[in-house]
Amino acid sequence: MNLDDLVALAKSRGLFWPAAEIYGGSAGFYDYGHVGALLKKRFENVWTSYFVDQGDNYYILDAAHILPEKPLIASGHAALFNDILIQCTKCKTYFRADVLLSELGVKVSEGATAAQIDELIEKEHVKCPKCKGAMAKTKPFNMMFDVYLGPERSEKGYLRPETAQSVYLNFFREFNILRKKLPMGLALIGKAYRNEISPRQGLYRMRELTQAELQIFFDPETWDFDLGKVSDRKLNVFFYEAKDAQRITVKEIVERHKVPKFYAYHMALIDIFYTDILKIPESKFRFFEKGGDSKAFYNKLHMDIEVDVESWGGFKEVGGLHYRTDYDLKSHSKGSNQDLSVNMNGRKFMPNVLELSFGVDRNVWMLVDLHFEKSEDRTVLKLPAYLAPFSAGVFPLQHDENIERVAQSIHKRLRTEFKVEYDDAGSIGRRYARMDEIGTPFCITVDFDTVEKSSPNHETVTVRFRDEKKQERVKISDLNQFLYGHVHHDSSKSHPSFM
RNA sequence: GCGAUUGUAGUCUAGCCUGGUAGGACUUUGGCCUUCCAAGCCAAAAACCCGGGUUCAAAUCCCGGCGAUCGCACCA
Repeated sequence: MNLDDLVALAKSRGLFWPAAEIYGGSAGFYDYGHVGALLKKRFENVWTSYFVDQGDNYYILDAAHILPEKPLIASGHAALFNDILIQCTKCKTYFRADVLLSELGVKVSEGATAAQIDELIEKEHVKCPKCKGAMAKTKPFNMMFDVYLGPERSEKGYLRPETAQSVYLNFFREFNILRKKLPMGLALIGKAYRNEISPRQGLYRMRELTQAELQIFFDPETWDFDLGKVSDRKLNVFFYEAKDAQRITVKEIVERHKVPKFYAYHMALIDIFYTDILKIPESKFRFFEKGGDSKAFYNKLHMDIEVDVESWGGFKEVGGLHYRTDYDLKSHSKGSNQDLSVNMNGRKFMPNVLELSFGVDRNVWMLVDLHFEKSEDRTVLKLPAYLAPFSAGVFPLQHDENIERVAQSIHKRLRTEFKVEYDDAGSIGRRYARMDEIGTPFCITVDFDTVEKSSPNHETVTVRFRDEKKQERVKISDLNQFLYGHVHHDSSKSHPSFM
């Protein structure tokens, strides 16, 4: 689906639009409407039931959005989210000072301060590479939003730049509460904040975003996997330094590319989530390995999860699988002076972390883009039933006292268990079309047969299927069961641990 | 943040160059009709991103801001 169509659909059908829109909006901030909020919630629920609920010793946490300065100094964010920028006085272009210097062959030490860099700029007579103009003094730019706490606003804090840190900070207490078992999975769905220089492409690059992340803490010496049923599953992987993506089995990823089994297993796990549960076509899903400068320094192995999204112009990152080793717990041990290592199996060691990270907003956008189908006569959002914002529409076929009364009572009964919408405005076709556009999988219509005692179809309704437009007659008393059967999502059916 | 393009009812858009009553389509609302897929008829509601300037007069021209798209830069 193209960008303009997606933006128009999102605005007109209640999905999402710029925050503070009536004041002209603010770049990088979006609000979800009543349909979008439901879709987002559905994604989060399906994600949780698959990645968290199917794991042994895996749980969800929730945590503060504002963190004091110290943990973010320890994690490296205060220094490393901090670019030293330099601006040309003439053409006003910004450059990263360290990059500019190293391109000129000038060595810059890792933790160089702004003052040291200013000195180097002056010493080397650095001019703007674009217009040869003079360079201004450097200034630090930090991606994190700082906040000041207390009545004097004297204590510095930050809005968390990623949810991962919230989990690492709670590792030790949870490890003890959960009776010291590894692996232990701690997941968190929540907001993260980054002062992006240039927010772009709708929900792709935002200044306030929702992440769904699972941090798995494990013993690197004992965490092993029998690849079992996923061993022969083929995945699309674009390896670092490869020329193109290839289709390769999980077994081959382990054997030929020296990827640890636990990592390859989780690649398969994620692949199943996207292809089997979110119903993303195989050809539009791949892993993209990061290496060299594009890989975060703390990651031993880093693959982006990418989906081919037309409105974003190709394959784009919607998540990542990161082997972060013991970097995070080590950093917080040092920063907090608390030993976060564990003592198990007669060994004392720092647990390692495998992080499964997903951008919720990006995934919501991606789902709309990929499941949208526009043909000459209609527009349909072909979301799987368990992801659809509304599960059913309930309509009286026509304005008729008896029909409307029955339809209303059906709606009233279903809404305690399902998200259903009552609609009696306009022709029946128009109401079906409205439901198609927001992906509602079923439309329940009360007609004259329903209320006609002499009809063989008395006390039945028609249920229309969104994709095929076919209809079935269902007894009113069977509706709850019918809907439950179609709309309820059982993630164990897809999960490799049940194969 | 830089550059180019750009901003008109809920949505898509005409009008802007060449200043003078803001037009259409879809949607929405009410009514008529209609026994299942955006039908038809009647009626209604609804807009020039914000601020300033030029002018007798600004949606239109100029300046600033904000937002968006694309490119560059950025994205530990």
